[in-house]
Amino acid sequence: MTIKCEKCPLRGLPLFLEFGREELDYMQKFKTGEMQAEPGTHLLSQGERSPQLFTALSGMGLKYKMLRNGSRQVVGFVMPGDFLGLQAGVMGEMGHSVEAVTEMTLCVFNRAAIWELFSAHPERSFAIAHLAAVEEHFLGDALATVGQRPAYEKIAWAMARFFNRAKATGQAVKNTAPLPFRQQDLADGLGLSLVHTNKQLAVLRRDGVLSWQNGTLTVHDPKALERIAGEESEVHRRPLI
Amino acid sequence: MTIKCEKCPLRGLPLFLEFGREELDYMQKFKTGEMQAEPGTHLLSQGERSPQLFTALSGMGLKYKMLRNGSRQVVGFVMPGDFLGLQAGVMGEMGHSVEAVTEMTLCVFNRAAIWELFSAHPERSFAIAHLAAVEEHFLGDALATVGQRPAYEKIAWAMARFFNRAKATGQAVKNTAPLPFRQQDLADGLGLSLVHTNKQLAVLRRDGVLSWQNGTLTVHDPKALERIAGEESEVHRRPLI
DNA sequence: CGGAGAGTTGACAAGCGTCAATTTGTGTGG
DNA sequence: CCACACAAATTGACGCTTGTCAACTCTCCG
Repeated sequence: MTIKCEKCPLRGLPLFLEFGREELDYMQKFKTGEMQAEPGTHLLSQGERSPQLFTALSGMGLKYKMLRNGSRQVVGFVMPGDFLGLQAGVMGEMGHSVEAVTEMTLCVFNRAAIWELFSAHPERSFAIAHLAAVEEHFLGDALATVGQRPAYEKIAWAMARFFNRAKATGQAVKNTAPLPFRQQDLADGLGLSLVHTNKQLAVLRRDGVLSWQNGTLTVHDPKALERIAGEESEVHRRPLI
Repeated sequence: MTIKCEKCPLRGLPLFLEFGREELDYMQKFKTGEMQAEPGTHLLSQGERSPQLFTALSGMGLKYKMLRNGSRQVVGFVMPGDFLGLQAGVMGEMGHSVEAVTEMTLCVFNRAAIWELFSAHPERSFAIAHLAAVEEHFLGDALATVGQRPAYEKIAWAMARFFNRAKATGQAVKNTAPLPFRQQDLADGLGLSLVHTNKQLAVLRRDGVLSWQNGTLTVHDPKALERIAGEESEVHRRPLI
């Protein structure tokens, strides 16, 4: 029961760049299937060559690196529309692992086909480069936040990102959005300890900015959040693979 | 007096992937000129659309982002062979600035030509995606280092990177390599204060691991450096644009 | 000779990490 | 239905890594 790309629920969202009819047909061929992943499923593994690439259709996940000393750096939070496995696709080896946090639905592509895509469809290969650039842009922002800002602002930044992205993918309801991660995941993404993350979240709650309970983020004061986060609410449009 | 790509001094280095005759001819067309930049020259600016893309041929530079609070995050150290402006080329806007630190020689490409490159030469467009993935990989490592490791190891990590890259580009002489940056630049790249960076450098010196004076890095104990940095000395091969 | 930039060092403060105990929620088995 | 185990969130106490402030040195350059 795989969804046809034509009926892809993501395609119409303003977050994503347009998709021509011809490209649509091509992507349909490129797609080899669909996959359902349970929470905790390892989709891609750091240091390994994966035969499969994915696009997240629904659900959320985590990208992370394990360090020699046992600590973990979360390098990204997977949300619908994200393309997974680019590094394996072009470099042959993933720099990080990807794991499902909720149940996920994924488009599956064949790694071998990516080369064919480059030779056959320049517009699509440009889209892949575009996505890589978007990722580089994000990681630069993340590095700047982790490297230069205090914990209170780091958390606000991450929350603003979550909320804006959720709005862009239609997951937000009024001022709330699903956020199924653990505080530990956020802490590992921001270079903070779990305890300190928890305490700063409490401050944001006390300040009436936001609350995050039972997997749901609620933004009580969007203006304040934007100001603390230093983050514009506009999300850059990106291609969908 | 622009150098012909055929005689590019970088092309033969083992760091870079092979370059076919046909590709060589194509790149020669793609290249619109050469540029000499003095120390301090701004090559690309955060938030701006640049009409030109570069490949660094010689010299070194800095990639950085400025934050609202006035602090600066260095997101990369430019060394020979690096391709600059990918974000402007495919996203239309740079996420960071690039500035020359020493005198630099750069290959200059036309931004408009990049689209033509994608349609005309799949192998080269794949190389661009490859470079983007290499950059993503690096930023992931940097984020993990900045987020999870103590200052002593951060500095060792950065120094190991510098030294390995210098060896790969033939800039290293025995156990020394040119390193023309300021301590402030390193500090801004690792999320540390200048003072603390200086003190930890002194510890590395006292421990007999390395010294860094007058723009020259000397590695006295490569084994120890590799162990502290947690960094393999092998550098991934990459395309040259 | 004076000033600016870079590096160095010490004293002190603070943001954040670690340890530990408690609470809450959820699922499992008796 | 309760007892129990387990994961996650929460809170307080304490300490250490790191930041800030400040003074001094050295070099380069006008």
